[in-house]
Amino acid sequence: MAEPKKTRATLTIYDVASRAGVSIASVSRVLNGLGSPRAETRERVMQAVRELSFVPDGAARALSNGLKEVVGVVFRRGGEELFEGEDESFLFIDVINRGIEVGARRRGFDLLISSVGFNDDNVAARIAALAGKADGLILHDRMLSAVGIARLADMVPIVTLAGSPTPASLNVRCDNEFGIRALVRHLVIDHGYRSLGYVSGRADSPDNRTRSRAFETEAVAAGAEIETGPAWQGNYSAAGGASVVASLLDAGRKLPRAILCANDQTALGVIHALAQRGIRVPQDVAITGFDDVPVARHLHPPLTTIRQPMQELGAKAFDILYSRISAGGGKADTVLPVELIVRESCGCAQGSMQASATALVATDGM
Amino acid sequence: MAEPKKTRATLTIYDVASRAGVSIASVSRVLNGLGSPRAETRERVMQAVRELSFVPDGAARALSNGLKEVVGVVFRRGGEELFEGEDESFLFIDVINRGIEVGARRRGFDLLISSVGFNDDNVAARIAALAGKADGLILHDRMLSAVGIARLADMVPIVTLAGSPTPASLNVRCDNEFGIRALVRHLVIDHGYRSLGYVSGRADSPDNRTRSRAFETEAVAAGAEIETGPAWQGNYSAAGGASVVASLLDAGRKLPRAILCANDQTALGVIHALAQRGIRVPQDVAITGFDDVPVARHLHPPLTTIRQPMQELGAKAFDILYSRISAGGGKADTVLPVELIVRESCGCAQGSMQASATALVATDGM
DNA sequence: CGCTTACCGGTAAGCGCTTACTGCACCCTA
DNA sequence: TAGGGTGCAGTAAGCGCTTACCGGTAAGCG
Repeated sequence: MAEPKKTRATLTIYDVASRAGVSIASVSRVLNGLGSPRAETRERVMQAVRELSFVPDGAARALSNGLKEVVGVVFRRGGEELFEGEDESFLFIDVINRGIEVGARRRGFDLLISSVGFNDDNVAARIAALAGKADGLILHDRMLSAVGIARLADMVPIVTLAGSPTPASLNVRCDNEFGIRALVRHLVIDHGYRSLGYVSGRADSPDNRTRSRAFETEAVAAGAEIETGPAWQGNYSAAGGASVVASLLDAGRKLPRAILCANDQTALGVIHALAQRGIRVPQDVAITGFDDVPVARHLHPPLTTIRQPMQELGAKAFDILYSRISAGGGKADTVLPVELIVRESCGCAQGSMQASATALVATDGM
Repeated sequence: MAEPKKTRATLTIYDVASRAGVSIASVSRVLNGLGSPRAETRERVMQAVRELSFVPDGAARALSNGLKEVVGVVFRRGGEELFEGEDESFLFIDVINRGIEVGARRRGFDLLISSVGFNDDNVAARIAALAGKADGLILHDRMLSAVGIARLADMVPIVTLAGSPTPASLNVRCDNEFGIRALVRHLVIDHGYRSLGYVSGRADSPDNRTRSRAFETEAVAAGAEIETGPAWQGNYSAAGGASVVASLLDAGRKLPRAILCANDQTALGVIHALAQRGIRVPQDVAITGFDDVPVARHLHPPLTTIRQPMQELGAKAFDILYSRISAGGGKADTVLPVELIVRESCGCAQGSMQASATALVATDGM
């Protein structure tokens, strides 16, 4: 049946049309399920498509109807050498991307990804090129300055993750305030700890700033004493967490009764450093994380942390972007609820306390 | 300077041209660095581009010069619940993709990714749609039947990973034979083990078939006795490895002195199952893996395995695809060298034996 | 000083597809 | 039987870009 004709010049709908004995318009209509072609016409077209194993060209399609059905996703890839367990941070991003993909697939979109190394140059140019190939962009944390975003947003809708909305771009993030509040309250009210510390993340991360601020506000509100200052500056990595503890201890400072960490990676490093000094968790110092990465439950002790709906975050980001692409609207700032996961590093006995709370979404409209 | 003109209708090179007072051809030439525009012309164009923050449309470009500068990548994503540590298999794929990206970036290509769940339907249609949006496709292991590949290859160049070349597609893989041979020789010759077993991977995986066959050949050649049969069928997962051991033991079979596993995941499950029965590794049974995933070195005992150059594999796959796209050539079957990583699960004492070998690439041309 | 040569820049023709518009049959109604 | 619908299919115009081709200007040469 199938011709042995090995087509090498690109196959177009003209080829399909002539083989089926119809016009290109009909081919297009059949392929897109538009209009109401006669059954026979439809059949002839499908037959020809099958015989030629024709696949319509995406670029031509995109050009013609102004929709590429592609979202660009930009994120950071580690490059430096990794602390043990650090690999997890990759996963983290991948889970979000997976969520984006899920959302995208529902609309027939695909993901055009581009990762950026910590010391890549001409990042803005790369992202711009990506923008040209996509209908919209989703930028992971700290990929582009506000100015850079503004410039690009003229051409393409942009959604940022865990950042903050700009006049030109939308943002999706998790409810950091609620997470920190839940953690602080659990430590202060449920456990009665009176002194708290917060090992922060990268100083330039919006997420970190929010968490840091929420920590101070909530701790004070709960009536606890807090330790702060540059000595508490981490960088989201396990190594960073470990070195904060090490330098604090080396400086002879007394640790607070409980330490909140900017993320689970940091907590991992903190617990490690503490163990090396013979300080017990949670008996001497209680520790909490943020993120609930997969290994969190396997640490010793299992880590009390905040679970963020990563995959949902990705999916939501796509949805927002999509609504911006198709309608032009889109909520400027979307906040997703997080959940307190109580394990043992806070001082709770195994399985004793099954606290679990969910934040209300601020305003979750269409 | 910048006009407050909030362009909403798509910006085109016509806009840039009129603002710069030149023709669209000049704009295009400047943007692509072709021809030899006068310095002044170039400057005016660049200025206009900057002021408008213009980004050329990828689809139009692609349509016009027949090159999208996009590679489609299709792979499997786990969906089932995971055994502890199983997450690693994600990483595995991501490392390869990362490699593809590195290669792609060198040529200004981006990655259009699409993951397929184990029970997604209309996979072929999805892949076809992807093909329409890309200049070529890279398919991870077992994504499409040979027929499906043949059909698509009519329209787009295809490179498969860890598969086997078909008349229509190219393939890139690691040197499984060498890896297995190195493992078998190390176990038989260096350690003197006389009986070997091989816990296989998914039956339909070309990689697995190759490894399995190599195992039998090499073991026999080395003069060892081998255990085979359906009882040794695993599926690349830790759970699969564990259940092979469990059923073997439950059936009262005596285990061989050394067991090779189809991959590290499997080895992880095997070691776990052995530990549960109180069988010591490597004193009672030596175990080896394949892949050298990051956790391999952290197992107890650290896993002797074969390291595959994952990232290179990805990069190579892209290069092959690229040469096919641009020139039409491309080596049908590319084999990358692997390396024996000796740790302790084979019976070597910590750091005692620093064996390390590298296979020669069969024929590594341009 | 006039003509050739070189060099830029502009005009216009597509790339493969979608879709508005138009044309043609055929069927229904009066 | 004639007029008006109705419904399908075809023609052609464009989507935003690249580039072959051509024309004009200025420099070089005899």
